[in-house]
Amino acid sequence: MNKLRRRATGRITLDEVSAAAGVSPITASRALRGQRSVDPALVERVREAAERLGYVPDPAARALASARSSQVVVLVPMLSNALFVDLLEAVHATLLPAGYQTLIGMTHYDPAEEEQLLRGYMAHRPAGLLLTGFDRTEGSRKLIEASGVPCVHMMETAEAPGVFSVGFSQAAAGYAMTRHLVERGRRRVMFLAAQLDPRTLQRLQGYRDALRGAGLYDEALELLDPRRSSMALGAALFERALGEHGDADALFCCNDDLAQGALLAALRLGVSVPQRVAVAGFNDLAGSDQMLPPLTTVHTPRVEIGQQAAAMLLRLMQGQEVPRAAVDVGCTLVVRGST
Amino acid sequence: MNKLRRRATGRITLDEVSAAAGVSPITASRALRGQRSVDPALVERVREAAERLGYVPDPAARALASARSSQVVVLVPMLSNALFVDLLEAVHATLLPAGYQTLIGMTHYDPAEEEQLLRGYMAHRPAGLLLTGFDRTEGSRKLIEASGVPCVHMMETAEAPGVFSVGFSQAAAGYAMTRHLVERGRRRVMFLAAQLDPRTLQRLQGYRDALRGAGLYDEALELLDPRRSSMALGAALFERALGEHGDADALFCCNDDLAQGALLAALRLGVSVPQRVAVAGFNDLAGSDQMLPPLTTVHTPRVEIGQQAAAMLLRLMQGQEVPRAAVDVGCTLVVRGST
DNA sequence: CTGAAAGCGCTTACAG
DNA sequence: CTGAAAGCGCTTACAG
Repeated sequence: MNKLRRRATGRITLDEVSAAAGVSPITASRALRGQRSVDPALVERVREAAERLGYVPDPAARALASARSSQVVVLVPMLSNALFVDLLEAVHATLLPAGYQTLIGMTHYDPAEEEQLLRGYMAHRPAGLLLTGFDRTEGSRKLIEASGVPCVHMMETAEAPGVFSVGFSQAAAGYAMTRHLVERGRRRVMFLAAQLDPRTLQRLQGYRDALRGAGLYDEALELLDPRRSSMALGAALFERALGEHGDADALFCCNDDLAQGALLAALRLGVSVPQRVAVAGFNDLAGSDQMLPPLTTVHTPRVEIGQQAAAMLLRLMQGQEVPRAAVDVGCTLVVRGST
Repeated sequence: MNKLRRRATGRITLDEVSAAAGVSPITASRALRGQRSVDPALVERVREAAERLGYVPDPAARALASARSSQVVVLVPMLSNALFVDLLEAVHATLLPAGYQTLIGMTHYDPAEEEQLLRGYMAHRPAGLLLTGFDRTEGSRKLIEASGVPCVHMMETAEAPGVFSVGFSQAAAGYAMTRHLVERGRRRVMFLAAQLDPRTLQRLQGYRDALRGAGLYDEALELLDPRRSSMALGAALFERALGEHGDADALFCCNDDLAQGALLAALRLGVSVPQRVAVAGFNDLAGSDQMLPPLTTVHTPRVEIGQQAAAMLLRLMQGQEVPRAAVDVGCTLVVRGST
């Protein structure tokens, strides 16, 4: 009477649920996914049976049959920059309740490494892609396009057909901070940067535009160091900046950890901030409000970016329309005591 | 002549590889996995064919057929504590080259939340589990045991049959730091703690043992705050500590972010460290060496823990023996200027 | 050392 | 709105 073989694995299957509900497996499958038009009464019966039996769908079987998994690949440069930790947490918190898992990868700011990660992860038939910025190889671009997997870019925005993004203008933010310093009467504003990734260079562009507009630009005031950003490097750059440019009256650091290191170096060397020199940061990371003096910085809305990018991807993965393909969430100048 | 149907998906399959190599799919499968005894000449032929065709195994099909995926579930309390970021990066870097992906989850220090995550992730048939500490629900324990999935615990160690762990003694570390303070002549040593998770409480135990041993223990000197650890909280606890205990001459903070906040508060309030009061931290996080004065702390080897735990899990997943089930990697007292 | 058969648990068209 | 059939791409015993 019962055509159900007990599976060797002991796992409760869709077959058992559908039998318990007195429908076919296909109907049970559709009912459980809330998909297509299924008689509401049957949906209820199937739901009840699944609940009662403790049925949990098998992601592997689902992925194999549908050629799409429930996993979203999220690629960020690195986790040692707290910015990306916040971004990742927000993405994760948005995706998990919707039934998607997060497969994270770290590119170390290297497009070739990103392509390699992408190539490996694509075999998993991800349901979606969340990438940082737009700096990637031609190979990555083709891989993504050929796969047809929905993709949303984070941190920067771009207006282009078929390109989805959530971020803000790094250049505008760099411009705004520089203007703030100029408006406070600073005339020799230095730019201290590390890593020199694309977004840092965009901020630099904003800095240049602002200083040029004010007739204060001087290439010598740019201190660009390709090494990884850290408080220790910030301290070193601070010393070098004041050593090489005794007349510098403001230091715009491309990331808060550099700025925090600079502030501590100032304390150590007895250089008064902001009297002798103003110090500004970027991102508003943990601890910046605790510094002495508290750090003026740009608060970047990474939590909102993570949430909105994930929400946008969710819509794309479900085949829904997205109201705006490029969402600029803006950012905020936070003026504290250091400028 | 060619019995190969072209798959609708266009994906290169094992069937095509085996046909190209002139062997059966099973042999091709075994050859590619480097498993069982297969004629070396055949292995070579299969490898070559796979390479030439650009074959990439399908993880979903593999998981479905073998009832085990190539994913490792890693559960940590939260990423806003930089400690766990380092741990996670090390785990990830060890697992990825070995062909395993990382599925991360954040428990927020809540065993019930951990159980829920575990329940959800178990449906993915993970190949292995990497968990933080030993504080979990009975339900989680049963779930893990019933699944038969290899599991390694990180951060703490425990000697028990069938239990695998890589970590260090939090109590011993707490004891060592407290002894250091006592040996420097401190008599009123306070313990400032946040979060109050199990490992923090173990450090507290070490602190108590050391002070009791020296005849200096006073319950009133423990400032325990269940809120999340942060620099801002450290600053607040610093003020409260000195306000309530004017005679305190040392503050042992359970995490570096608290200690960094305390150090900055001291600067702000004009309290000289270490003359008036010594300040010690725990974990040796980024920036602690940049503080003013540089922070004395315990360097916890989270990178080694992540690497070794992942390496141990790799052995377990491959059915190999593990030399030692409980590995204590120790930790190091780092004496800087603050004590 | 190698292979034919069966199965893992689900979903996709295709019918009705 | 519902279902029978076929298939997704691999691996597990079981033989030989």
